[in-house]
Amino acid sequence: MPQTSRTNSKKERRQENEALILSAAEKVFAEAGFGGATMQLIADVAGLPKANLHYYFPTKESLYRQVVQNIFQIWLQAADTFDQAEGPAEGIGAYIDAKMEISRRHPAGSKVWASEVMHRAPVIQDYLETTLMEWTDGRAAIVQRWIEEGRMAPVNPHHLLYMLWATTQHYADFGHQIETLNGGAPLSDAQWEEAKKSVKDIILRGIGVIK
Amino acid sequence: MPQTSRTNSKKERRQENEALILSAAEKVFAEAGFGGATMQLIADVAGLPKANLHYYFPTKESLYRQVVQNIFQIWLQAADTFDQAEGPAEGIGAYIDAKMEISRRHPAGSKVWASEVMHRAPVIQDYLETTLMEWTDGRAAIVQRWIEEGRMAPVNPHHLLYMLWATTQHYADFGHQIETLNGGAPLSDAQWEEAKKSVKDIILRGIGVIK
DNA sequence: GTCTATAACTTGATAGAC
DNA sequence: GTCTATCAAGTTATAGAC
Repeated sequence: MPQTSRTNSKKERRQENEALILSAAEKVFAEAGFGGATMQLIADVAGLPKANLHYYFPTKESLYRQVVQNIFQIWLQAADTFDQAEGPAEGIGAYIDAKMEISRRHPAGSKVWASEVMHRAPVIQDYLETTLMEWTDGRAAIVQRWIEEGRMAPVNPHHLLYMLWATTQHYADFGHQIETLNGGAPLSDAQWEEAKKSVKDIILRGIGVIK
Repeated sequence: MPQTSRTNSKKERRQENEALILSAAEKVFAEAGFGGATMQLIADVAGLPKANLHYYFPTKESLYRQVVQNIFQIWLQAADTFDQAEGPAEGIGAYIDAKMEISRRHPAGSKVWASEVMHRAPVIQDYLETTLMEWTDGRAAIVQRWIEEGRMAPVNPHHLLYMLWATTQHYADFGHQIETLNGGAPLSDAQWEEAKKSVKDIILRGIGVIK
């Protein structure tokens, strides 16, 4: 069945090229912003002719939208650690670890998200209003329950979540500033561990689950 | 002396127009990013013909640079609260208050700075390496002294500073996200107070200066 | 100092050969 | 499916009248 075989081959080729383009686009959008990024530069980074980008993604905005959606999915998965925990020390501690790891492994994605939100979320406002809102309210309810059970200090759950996002994503979004203040060198393995430990220590002590 | 008088008048006019342009530019750069902002839009917001912008600021980049420098100065002034304090509870508490107030009053400036740093600080890298580095090391030394005097928990001073920046600036940079999660309404006066209190409670308890 | 008109350039997107 | 050549639109910046 040559046709089926060729179809599969085409699908694979398509997936490979799409992944290649998405990876290049994430990098370029992160470094230049949506307005500053050019399809030509994304094509160069991906190693493809510019016209091919338009073959896979009809417009610059459709490509950008896919990049933002991918990041959002990665963050949602980090929430699993939150849900499966038996208590605040384990749940929030693991969530910080997971978010810090994402900041280290996907700094470009975090920056694209930050840029999108800073510009009033022109492309993903619907996600903020639906998926993110539900996620946030759900996790705030878990925190509230822990508080009522006397397992952590009575803090405002929403502001705690904002602090978790702000602190962990700062290591991706402001990574260049941190790197500069670190003498121009990226954080080493040991320094990343120190960062994780510092964030967890202050926050977990701040919500009264460690002494 | 008509010439002197006219010169003063010109100076005043110049200062007024420059301030007008800078204010409009801050807003537009914050909402669209450097690449997405256009001189035409800045001119429209300022209520001036586009050519006048080029009369006061020769290039788009020179205008942008001035906007970023202004923000940096505002933040440096917030450091005074840090220095004049007698101990960590007062110093860090007042610093959080000051930074939160700036996030509320100058959200556009904070966003421009965030965007600049995220894009690897192409315009103000020299400030990061000199002024900001010196400021950071100086404040880290103060924190270190407080720790050695047993007045606060032994946390990494740099990571504490990063947390202070991240948490306070989050309310400006991600203000749109917070507003959306708040049901689409900006934080009220009471909610801003709640935010300040939440941040201070968790961090001050986290560094062991309140119970 | 101000403003209109335009030059010089870059960009996103597409047509059409292969 | 791929790629070269090119268009149409929009941008920064400036020339030159007032």
